[in-house]
Amino acid sequence: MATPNARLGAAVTLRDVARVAGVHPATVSRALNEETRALVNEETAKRVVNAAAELGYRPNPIARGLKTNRSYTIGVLIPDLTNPLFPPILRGIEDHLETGGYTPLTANTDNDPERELLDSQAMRARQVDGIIAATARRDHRLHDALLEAGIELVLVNRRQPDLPVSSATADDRLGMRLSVQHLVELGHTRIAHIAGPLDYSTGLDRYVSFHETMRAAGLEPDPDLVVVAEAFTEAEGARLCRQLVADGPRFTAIAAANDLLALGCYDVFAEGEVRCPEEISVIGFNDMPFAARFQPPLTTIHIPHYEIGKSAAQLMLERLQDADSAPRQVMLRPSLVVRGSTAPASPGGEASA
Amino acid sequence: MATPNARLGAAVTLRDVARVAGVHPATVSRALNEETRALVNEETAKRVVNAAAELGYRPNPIARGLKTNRSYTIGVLIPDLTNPLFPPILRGIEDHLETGGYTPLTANTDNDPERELLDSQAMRARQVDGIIAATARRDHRLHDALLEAGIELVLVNRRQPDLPVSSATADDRLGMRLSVQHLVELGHTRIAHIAGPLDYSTGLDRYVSFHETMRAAGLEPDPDLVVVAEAFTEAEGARLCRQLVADGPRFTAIAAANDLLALGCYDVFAEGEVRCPEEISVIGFNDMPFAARFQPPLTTIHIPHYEIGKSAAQLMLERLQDADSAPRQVMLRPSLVVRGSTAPASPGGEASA
DNA sequence: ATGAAAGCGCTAACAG
DNA sequence: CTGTTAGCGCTTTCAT
Repeated sequence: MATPNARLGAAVTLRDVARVAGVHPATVSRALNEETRALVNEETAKRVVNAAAELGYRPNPIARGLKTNRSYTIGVLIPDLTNPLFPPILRGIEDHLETGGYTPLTANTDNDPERELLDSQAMRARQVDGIIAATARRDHRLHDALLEAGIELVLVNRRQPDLPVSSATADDRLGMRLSVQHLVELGHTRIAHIAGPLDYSTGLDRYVSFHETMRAAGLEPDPDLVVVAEAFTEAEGARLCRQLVADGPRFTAIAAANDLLALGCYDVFAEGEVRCPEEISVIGFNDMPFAARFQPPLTTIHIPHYEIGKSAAQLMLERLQDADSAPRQVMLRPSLVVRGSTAPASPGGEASA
Repeated sequence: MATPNARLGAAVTLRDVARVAGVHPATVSRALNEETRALVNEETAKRVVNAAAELGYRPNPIARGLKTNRSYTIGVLIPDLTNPLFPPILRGIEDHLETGGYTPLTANTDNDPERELLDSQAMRARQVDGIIAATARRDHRLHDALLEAGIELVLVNRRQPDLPVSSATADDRLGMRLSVQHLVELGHTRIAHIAGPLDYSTGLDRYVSFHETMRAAGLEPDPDLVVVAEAFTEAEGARLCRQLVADGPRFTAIAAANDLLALGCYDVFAEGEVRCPEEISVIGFNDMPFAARFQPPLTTIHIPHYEIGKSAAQLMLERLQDADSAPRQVMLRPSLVVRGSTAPASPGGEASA
């Protein structure tokens, strides 16, 4: 009854600690805060720390945030958690953010730019100190809005070379180079490309690199063999592969801009009784979980997603510590993983109309 | 310069809206808040709403939380985002929480009880109104700690029948019944079970149901054919399957407690050149993404994970609206999905030592 | 080195 | 129905 603070329910506040330590609340604040500890007598500080420990005081970040406009929270905008691409990125972000005392606050935008803006505003209202976005199309609205609000932005898995913003991605051009070179080494010359949406840096970079690499190998890309998906989905992969097989000229291999697109091809092969890789080779991109379990096991480009997430968090931490630091664009190395969906080109085994 | 509110940087506050609408801030608060809207003149309310829209006002949940002691944030504790089980659950939680104006704050615990407690404390410091946990082993510590702090707890994908706590799970017993019955209908009589860890309700319920269903079918489970995994992983599945194949008596089918365990079996079959499903049938549990793409396509029990997440969020919302509401244990219906990893028992095709 | 006072943006009595 | 006042828990001038 006389105890200064009931242990049940009501949280211990700064004032409770002050009362017990016999000092003013402001002093407690100073004593408990790393950066202001120096301002207070060592003796007093010790007394305060003890009192705090004794009472089990936990600072209320909400109240602190209201005052300081910092929340030690980083918003993370991703299109869809359910896309196997993102969980490892997210874990990389979370694990590394933690080392800096930050907590991620995640939202799924389903790639809807409106929702992206809305979510970023909600995050802004929650006083996030920065936003890591995996969603940015080549669209500057988010960047502009955040810049205006003074919120740090780091891109993950997307680049925006025309903007002064940090990003952590794979080296997508190198990745597609690896992909095409693998096919070329297998003897393929008529190679199709199912590109991702070109308003994503991933889609565009891989598309550009496909063309560059083909030409470098002395192979002129056939425009009829290059099709562009509207989304990185199995359905789009199937739609475009069907089109390729139906009305396209002959080809013996497909370089898909990601694994889901490649999986869509599998469906079309099953329908048309095309044997993969005997008749048509397919290579994906990303090395999604369980890609080795597919039928056939998917040859693809491995991307270090966890490390990409980690790098993004690191870039964010850098910016937060020094807002004047120049934005950096980190690119991680992809690698080729050969499995069962690619094979040497067999002269006879081509798909036709 | 003379504009009431600079468009740059500084967020729009209640006061700004009040100024534009020509009313008192408190009136704005009332007009904008669902529950108090009735207290204000319809005309005025409309004016306020317009002003708010015009200025792009977004309430600051931090400030509100400080006043109301509610953060409109729900902590979500999961073992590992990277396990394909959890993303759909999380999306279900997030999507439904949103309808109530709540935001999830997620942390991965890697199934470490220490970390689970730590994370829950950090969440408590952030004033979460409740915690949805997918991690609870049959361990009461988390529950007790939260109870003491007055934080609501809802379990997802785990039950704790001995505790008065709400939970959203699949009906695991029914699921395993479906699994075993499928095998029995296919003519299998020597059926092995790779159980999950028995200190998880999912592991235990499926284990119990395996035995019940076998007996109900007039088949006495052979103890040598029932093995218990230490984790729901491919590696454990492989380890136990190897053991089963090596030293066990003959059997023609395996009911695995989840898909990852079943996938581990695939590896052993590949090593030993056992044909699946011709020689041994395998059935999984969960219907993880892309299960249909595996080689062979995995017969399994479909679990509505998204809906489970949604239900968990709903239960949380219920508790938050009425703390006296009795805890409920929601169970969602699983269903059998027959694909290519199960086939009729062929008398000759048994595995042996 | 510490106390006093103000205020972050919002909501909840209490008046009127 | 609406304005006034106070205060959530904390940090941060400004005095002393």
